[in-house]
Amino acid sequence: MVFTVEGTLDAMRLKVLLVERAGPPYQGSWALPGGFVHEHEDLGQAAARELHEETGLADVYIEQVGAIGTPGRDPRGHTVTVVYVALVPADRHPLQASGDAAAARWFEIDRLPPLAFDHVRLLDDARAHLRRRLGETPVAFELLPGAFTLSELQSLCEVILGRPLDRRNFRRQVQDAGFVVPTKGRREGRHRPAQLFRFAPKAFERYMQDAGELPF
Amino acid sequence: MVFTVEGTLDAMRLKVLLVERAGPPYQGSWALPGGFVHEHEDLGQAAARELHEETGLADVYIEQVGAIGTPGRDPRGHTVTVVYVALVPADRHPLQASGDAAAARWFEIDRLPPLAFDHVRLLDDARAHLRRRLGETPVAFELLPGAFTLSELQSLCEVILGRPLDRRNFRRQVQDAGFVVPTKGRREGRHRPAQLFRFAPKAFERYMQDAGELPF
DNA sequence: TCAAAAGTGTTTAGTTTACACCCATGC
DNA sequence: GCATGGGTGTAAACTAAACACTTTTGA
Repeated sequence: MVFTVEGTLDAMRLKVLLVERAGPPYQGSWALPGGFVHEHEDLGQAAARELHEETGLADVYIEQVGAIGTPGRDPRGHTVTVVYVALVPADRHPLQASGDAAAARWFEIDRLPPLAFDHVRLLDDARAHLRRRLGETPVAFELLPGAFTLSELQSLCEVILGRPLDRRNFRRQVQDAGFVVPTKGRREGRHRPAQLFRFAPKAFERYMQDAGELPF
Repeated sequence: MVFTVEGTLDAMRLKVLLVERAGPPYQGSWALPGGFVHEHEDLGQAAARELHEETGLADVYIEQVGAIGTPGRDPRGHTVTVVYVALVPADRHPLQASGDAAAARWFEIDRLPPLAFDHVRLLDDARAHLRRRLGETPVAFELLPGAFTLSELQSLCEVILGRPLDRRNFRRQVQDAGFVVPTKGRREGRHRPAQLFRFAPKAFERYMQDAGELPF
């Protein structure tokens, strides 16, 4: 299951990638991309491969959510699904449907078509996972482009957490934490330009060592 | 993978259940109990069934940790393992080896024999999972008997977290939280008797609603 | 000059931490 | 009466929350 974000600031929306199923079951329905693990293939590799085959996306961050094997969830027989989330940066998500997929499209997470199988449930699980992980791992920076403004980071956190954050407190905490560093660039728009930052993974490790959790 | 605790107070130790493998591969080695999912069986049910078959334990709390499918981890071929942890209360853990297991025994988590397959790694993952979950779900109360003293609860938390907690702060926080309620009983020993408490699941739900996480 | 977002500190309330002594029981 | 763990409160440090105005740019 692939997430990305789009839009800037208060208009930022979390999006999920769906594919239109080319064959039965649920032919023509929208579904989460996925497929079967090959012999002698690691689970994470399989997730990445299926994603690439169905959508053209490569080289993305993936993380396991969990496994589900409730009988009856797939009309083809008893299957076990291992759910992964992949996060792709806001600035590049070219899509190219192929393989089992007739089409691939980003959907806003709050405006979804009916989904095949039990994919609504998987999606709910994944969102909850993402919300928990936001404070424990640098997932936010996997969704942002390499350079981002603090407003963008904040807006992203708000979308994932589903609640507003105080701007001044957020900026202070994030900057004090030291794992975002200012770059030379600025984001221009039809308003005052904003300082661009990048994520510093090494400083992040150090911070997590003794802080334990992220400030948001 | 089944955990329990044994001993009281500062002597409290976390224990894990291992089975001695009755057949190849790794015949005679100690391993985590487990087996294969049956057709039309839910993953959680399968974990509970295997546990019951191999050790006689029934009706325990289980929770999924995750799935692992690295090629080469099982000499019999490419398998995917879905790891579950089960927690059994300190006061009753009768064991009876059978099925694939020649013997079943509790081991202190810091004094383990060599393990079959990649089970050392699975165990590490499960401990980390437990540590994270301690603050999010009432796992602690699945490990304690129905009635417990605050010192026992504290000692358990310390074992899982791997660090000491301040007694007075711990007691205040837990009692203020309101999801442990005193019972009539007292735990007697060769010292001052301690008040027994029980866990109040309903109050726990209410507490989590607006607190978000446990005080420890 | 207006709209839109960027940027900036301080005060207050709440939470977390550190800490030491008396109590009840069994032996 | 002594050893063992049970039980209790307060002050200080820190962290989190609330809050409003000025700045810079493009249109």
